Amino acid sequence: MRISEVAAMSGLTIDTIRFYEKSGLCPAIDRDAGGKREFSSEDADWLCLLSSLRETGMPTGEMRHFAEMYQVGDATIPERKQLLLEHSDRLKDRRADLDQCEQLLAFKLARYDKILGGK
Amino acid sequence: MRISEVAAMSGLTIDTIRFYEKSGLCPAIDRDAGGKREFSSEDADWLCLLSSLRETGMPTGEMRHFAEMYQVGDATIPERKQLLLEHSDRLKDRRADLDQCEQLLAFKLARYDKILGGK
DNA sequence: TCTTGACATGGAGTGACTCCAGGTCGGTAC
DNA sequence: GTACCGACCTGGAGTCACTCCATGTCAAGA
Repeated sequence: MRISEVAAMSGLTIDTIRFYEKSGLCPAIDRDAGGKREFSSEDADWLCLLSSLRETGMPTGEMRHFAEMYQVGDATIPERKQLLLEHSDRLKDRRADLDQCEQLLAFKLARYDKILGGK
Repeated sequence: MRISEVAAMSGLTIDTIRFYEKSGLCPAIDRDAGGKREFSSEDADWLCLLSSLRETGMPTGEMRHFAEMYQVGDATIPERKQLLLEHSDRLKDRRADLDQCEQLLAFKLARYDKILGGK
């Protein structure tokens, strides 16, 4: 796969994908004879996962750590599992933030409607 | 209220509060005789709202716009309402991102458990 | 009076992109 | 065969939203 295809399916921009490779957040991507990146479907899956993780607030340091453990092999699975479980907790926190913001917005909007309705 | 109290109740850091004031994301804060910021409860509420909005992904440009409209007065309420409604949509998107990530994590974790259990 | 702690300022540094200038390569159009 | 095009490449500068730091002020307690 070409970089533009992976960008389309992962939701990352082409620049972000190159940035992720350069900073070791994903395994190095193979190149074709002309020097262009040639993504395996495994690479593409990896970038989709990264996209989802960053969208939900995982710092890049953690993503890099995850990529490094992946390179090492199955021996790191317990550690990788731990990292994903911790991210799971982060999702809970984010959900709570969303809930709180939603309440606040509902309150504000109700006040606005009251002011507007009273006109 | 002092800046440290507002930081504690809003969840923003002291630095972030100063940064928000400097960049016009909140109305200018009154100072006491010694030049220290003296926050009204209205200021504190405002910063709590900002904290919640930024936590859920509102860009600072939008927050600034919101603050400017607030300064103008009640005439801007329809526009402010619109802005909050748009942020509400953003919350929906974020929730969808969380759901998707949760599914992905569940899938990954199940695979890890399978590998670990099969040992 | 001396020290401590909370505050102030301006400016440099950081994380995570994002954009740009300038260059290569493979394919179609003339 | 060469002119052009679009998609790719690289290195490096720019941006956004903080975050940290050096330095300084000031009120209050020992």
